Amino acid sequence: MATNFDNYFKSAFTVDNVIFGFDEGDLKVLLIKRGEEPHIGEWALPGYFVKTDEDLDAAAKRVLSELTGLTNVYLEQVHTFGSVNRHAFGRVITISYFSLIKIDNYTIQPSSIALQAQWHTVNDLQHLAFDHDAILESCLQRLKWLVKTRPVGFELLPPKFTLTELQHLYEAILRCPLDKRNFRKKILSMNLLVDCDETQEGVAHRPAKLYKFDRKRYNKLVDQGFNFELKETPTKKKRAAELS
Amino acid sequence: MATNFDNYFKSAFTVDNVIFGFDEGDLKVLLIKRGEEPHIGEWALPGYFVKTDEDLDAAAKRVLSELTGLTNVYLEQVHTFGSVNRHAFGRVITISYFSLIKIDNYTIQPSSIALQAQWHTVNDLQHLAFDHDAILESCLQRLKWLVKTRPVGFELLPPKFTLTELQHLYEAILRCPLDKRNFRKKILSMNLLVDCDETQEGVAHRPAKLYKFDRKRYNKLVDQGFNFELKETPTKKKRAAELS
DNA sequence: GTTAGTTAGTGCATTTTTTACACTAATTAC
DNA sequence: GTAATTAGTGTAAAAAATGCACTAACTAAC
Repeated sequence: MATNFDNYFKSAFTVDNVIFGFDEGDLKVLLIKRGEEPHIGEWALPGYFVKTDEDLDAAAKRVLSELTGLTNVYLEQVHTFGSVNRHAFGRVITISYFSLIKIDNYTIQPSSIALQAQWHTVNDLQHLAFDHDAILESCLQRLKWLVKTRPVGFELLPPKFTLTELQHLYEAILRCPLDKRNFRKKILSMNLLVDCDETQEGVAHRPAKLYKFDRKRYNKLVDQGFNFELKETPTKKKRAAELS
Repeated sequence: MATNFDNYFKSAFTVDNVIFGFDEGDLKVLLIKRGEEPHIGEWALPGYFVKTDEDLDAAAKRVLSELTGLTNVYLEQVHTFGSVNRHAFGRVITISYFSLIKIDNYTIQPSSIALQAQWHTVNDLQHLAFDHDAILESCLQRLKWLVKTRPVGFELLPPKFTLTELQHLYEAILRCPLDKRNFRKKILSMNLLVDCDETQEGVAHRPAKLYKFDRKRYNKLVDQGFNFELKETPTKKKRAAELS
């Protein structure tokens, strides 16, 4: 084993952010068009080098902000990718972070090495730069798990939403149809939603009630041992759909 | 943003392995006594620098083998720790890996910078070198989750084991008592265990039946959509215990 | 203002799963 | 053979999950 440590201190690391949003029934991810080598001109996750005197979490926030203008976004580490040849400039491993945001609350402002920053529908993506396809995929898995075990779906919806919107969100992420009555029963029985006493406006059909997520109540329940849990329900319909 | 990339290529990364075992009813973790600065003489997770031309997973395996003599161990990445000042020699982030092994199957052979390599009871640990306390803790969380969602408990037991041993394993990891009858019913109903038609020997009481885990059957069931799932069952007894 | 179109919203019966709980069986040590 | 120790077992009650189809409220078009 080497005793000259200098040889080890020749690597770099980056952070890559996988920011999910939800719009028009589709799960979206925020991508930038790169204005710098390597992979110039390609679509990629918003990421960049971590400074040598900067914590990883802080770097993820800074980089996201510099490339897309997004600030005050909660980021969570997911996985580290470190294949030897994943970067053309040398040994660069990357730590991926992910987040869920309400698209409407933020204005995307590409800058720095980002020529553009845009929401892309996850189901309809081209190949991304570097190994970002794999990074995105691992974050999708994380999202799927998270949405079943924590009430994070609300992060992707406007503050006031209908139960149908919420159901569609879950269906988009879990990629399986859910039974309307059972979904509503389950969600409402958790007592995490507050009826806003308002209804949708401007729709050409019976307007739905609006609800909001009661975070205080959730925190209280968690303290009491409550565990948010939602199963994928592989209903008959689902199995039938899978066969076709 | 810097355009001179050289500044970024001055960091190093290490891997740290959290190897769990189970013995005499206790969850154990494999530690080394360090024979190199920094933190010379302290107990630490078996970890070392990743070579610049080496994949992370491969590095984890190599380092584990060099320090403890363990080979052929399945390792899984858990989390990356990267506080600016976590290492005295410069900017060093570390990627943690974890594994479950059957203690009896392996001989520990400390070498390289490891003065000693020993199993330590998790519940009874001193402070570890670097930020290894936090790394261990995050792996314990991972283990807790894994044990509930995958049949990995068997990795920690000898090939043939009794249901009581299995239950004690779960209780040690989940840190909660389980109901004997319900535990057995649940486990047996999954049809993942094969009765070996043998019983314990050398015990001063009614000998228990031995079972082994049927991995083929598990894989087959998974293909059919089976999902291993075991809940923490906060029984009355547990709540009572928590109050005291 | 009647009709067609669209989505919202609701209940119940059945099945499955979970829970709580206490005694008998088999063995060894003395 | 008696005491000590752990293995092993069943059931009833409660809770949760499942499958399923109609009515309600609103708009748009005529």
